[in-house]
Amino acid sequence: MEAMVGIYIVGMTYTPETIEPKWQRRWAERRTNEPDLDGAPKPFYNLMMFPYPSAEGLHVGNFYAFTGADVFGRFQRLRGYQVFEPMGFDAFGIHSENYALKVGVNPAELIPKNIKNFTRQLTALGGMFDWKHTLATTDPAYYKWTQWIFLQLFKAGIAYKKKAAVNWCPSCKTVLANEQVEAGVCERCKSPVEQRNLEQWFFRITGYAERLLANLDDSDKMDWSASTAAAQRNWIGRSAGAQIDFPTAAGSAIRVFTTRPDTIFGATFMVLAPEHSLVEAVTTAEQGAAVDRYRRAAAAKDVVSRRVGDKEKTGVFTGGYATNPMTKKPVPIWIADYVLMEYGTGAIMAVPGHDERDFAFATRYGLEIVRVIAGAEEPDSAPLAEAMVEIDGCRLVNSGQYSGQSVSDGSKAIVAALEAAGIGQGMVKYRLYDWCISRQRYWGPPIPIIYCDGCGPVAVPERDLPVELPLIDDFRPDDSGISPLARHKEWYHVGCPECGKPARRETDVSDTFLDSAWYHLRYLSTELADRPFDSARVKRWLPVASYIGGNEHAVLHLLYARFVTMVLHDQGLLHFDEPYRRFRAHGLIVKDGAKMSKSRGNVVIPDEYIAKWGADSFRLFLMFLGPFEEGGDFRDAGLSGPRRFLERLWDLVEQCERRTLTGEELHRSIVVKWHATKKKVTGDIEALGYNTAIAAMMEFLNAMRDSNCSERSIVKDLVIMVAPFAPHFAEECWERLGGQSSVFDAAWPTWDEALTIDSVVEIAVQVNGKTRATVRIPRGASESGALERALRDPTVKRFVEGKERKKVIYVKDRLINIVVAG
RNA sequence: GCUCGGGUGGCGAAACCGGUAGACGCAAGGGACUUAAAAUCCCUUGGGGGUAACCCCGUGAGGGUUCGAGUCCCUCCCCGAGCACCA
Repeated sequence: MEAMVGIYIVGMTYTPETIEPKWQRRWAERRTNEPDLDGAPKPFYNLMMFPYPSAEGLHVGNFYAFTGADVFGRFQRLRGYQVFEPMGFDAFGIHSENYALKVGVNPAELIPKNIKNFTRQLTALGGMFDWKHTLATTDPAYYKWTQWIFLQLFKAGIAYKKKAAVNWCPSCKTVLANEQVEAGVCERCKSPVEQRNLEQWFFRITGYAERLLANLDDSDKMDWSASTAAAQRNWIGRSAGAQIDFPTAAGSAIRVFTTRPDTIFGATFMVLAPEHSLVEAVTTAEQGAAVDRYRRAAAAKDVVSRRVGDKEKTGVFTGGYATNPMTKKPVPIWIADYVLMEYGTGAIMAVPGHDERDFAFATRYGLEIVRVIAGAEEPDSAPLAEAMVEIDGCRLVNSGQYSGQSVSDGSKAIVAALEAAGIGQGMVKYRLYDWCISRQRYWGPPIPIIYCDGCGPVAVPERDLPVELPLIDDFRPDDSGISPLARHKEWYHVGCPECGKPARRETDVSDTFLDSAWYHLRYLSTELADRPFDSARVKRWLPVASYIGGNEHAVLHLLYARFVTMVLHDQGLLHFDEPYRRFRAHGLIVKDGAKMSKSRGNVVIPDEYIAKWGADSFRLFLMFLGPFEEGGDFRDAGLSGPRRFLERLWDLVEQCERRTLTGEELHRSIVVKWHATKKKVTGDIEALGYNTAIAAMMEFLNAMRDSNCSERSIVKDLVIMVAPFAPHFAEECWERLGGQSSVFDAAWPTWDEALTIDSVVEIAVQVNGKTRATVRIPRGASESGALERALRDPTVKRFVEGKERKKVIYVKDRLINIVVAG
């Protein structure tokens, strides 16, 4: 018999380099991954964040995210769902444009090449993608409908135009995105960046703030990673307070927003944002020059450094005074750039005693600081060495009739008094800004608006969509400060759709986040040219059942997609108002503890790993690295483990193919372990606990080998369970085991709950809480039985003998703890 | 500063509701096979002590609750991510 061992059968080795292309070909030929969008009885929409097709190709971080999402999709498919798993390309935007500028080639020429390369990589990965329904946001057939969506918002009054500050590089003569500004200078030419006020298009997302917030708590609509939901709550930034008018000698009152109306008696001065419209009215002749100088300096700063929080506070006295409506005292009016025009009313009542920023400002300029809040044991006029911001257990002091009240009572009473006097009211404000969608750039969908001197801004009629982005040679921004599209005269000049007179096109293009705010709708209907999305398909497939993506998009993309969905819902176009039923944020793959980036030179390209180990081993390896929702450090050292696992499973398939096992005794231990493994793997995958699911399968495979078992039905089910992780491998094994169609048409294994637990358990025996031994007893044994068995153990005996037994704690099937004296 | 994660062997990590800490994998060491190596297979592997049976210590630090704490409570330190003058 010994001669049998070590026989090597030619052609039976696991060779991913031949198996993987074979199955990728078959999947395409058999249309394995193209569900019937119009008739699927159990549809499951499995979405992942589409990539921006860079020239470098996909890196390991992308592969990690896609694999994790794909595993879940394949799992759902095996559980009997028809899974729609589309993939597309987010190809517009500043990254493409900057790269194109650098190499001097129009992005329209570069993008198709990049997409081709991405498609090759994604195919090699073995994703369950429905390539029949792919899309690229740069395709006119796609952005036609992006423009259509803009028009829906325009018609609903949600899109509007206003002046807003942008970063302007005077040397490059172009608008910069915030991330292109580094420490106040242009990242390309290093010249100081300034602000410019341009007319831009906005979406009134602030009108949806309350709803965007409320839905986050509605578990019927949203089952999201807590971290993502928290980021959104943060970003929306609801704060409750009051709006209060402070009369001025100049006539018009200054309206402020505060979250602490209870501290109004401590408001000893006021601060306006430098851009505030009342600055001129309140400024006196003597202060005029200083105020002007300060306002000009503030305007010269770039948008980013204006907002940096830790810099020293500066400001200028306007010479004017307002009256504190509670103390009736005059309070000086200052301007300072720590007050932002964009938030609240652009003006504050400064309470230096109880606000850190106001305290710093007052200290620097010698302004009065009054205590109006004191702690329980604190005297009313204890000096303030710093701003005192505590609220709990504090009371109002030096606040007239309100002194002595708690912060919350005082707050309510003061707001009521202000409301009664008609000079204030309780109010809620949000940190959330309206979404600026204008980009003074080339590489984006043109905003479909035409300006007519007679009719004003007119929507491009739907029949004229798309407004195609012209292919122009010089897409470089120039001195004019407006989009390069304005130079393309035959495109720029157009007849007014309403009156026919000469008119001009909007030259701004829209933000890429608008492209990605609705792509999940388009995937379903990519072959339909006459509508953005087919409503019957929308009804069948949406909202998205599972969306997996990175938390770097926690606020922008995910919030904008929710907002656009709400608007379309309100227009009666969608039957739901939240697009993603379940969202899970995956972790980040880093390299040597740092984010992968080209500048660091630590980007890992997956192609070589797939070539060396095979996509299946690589997928398994990535998923085994650690918890999927936490990410991890990429280290290629561990790749051999998953590969070995596949080879051993391959051998097991091989064994049950060759041997006809009749009457092989299935040990009870294997049966129990098998049922427990099926249960664990199922539960773990459901919760995205991929690493532990894989560990459980490895452990079970080890058990099979140890007990020399290769029971065919078990091996078949094990192959099904590794299929989500190693799809090509599983297909090949399935075929060898006699499977006729795809392994993904098989059914996910089920288990017998009663067989997941053994009839004999090993319990810990503790003496005074320290484990001294373990004993095997029947499951569900009584305390007396367990104790009797435990006391027979020699080690336990030594620790309890001659001592008074005070107490016995028995946790059934777990442990028994004997507490003794001394 | 705020919010959310996290800190467990040489490394990646596991541990249900408070109940045998370190599953699974990597690396390392030893052995088998081989002329040899690779591959494969078997064994060992948290630290310390002991000839051994065994014993002590151990989950970032310090306290606490408990028969029992990686897990709960308090105080603090460190790392990562995001937001950041939001009135």
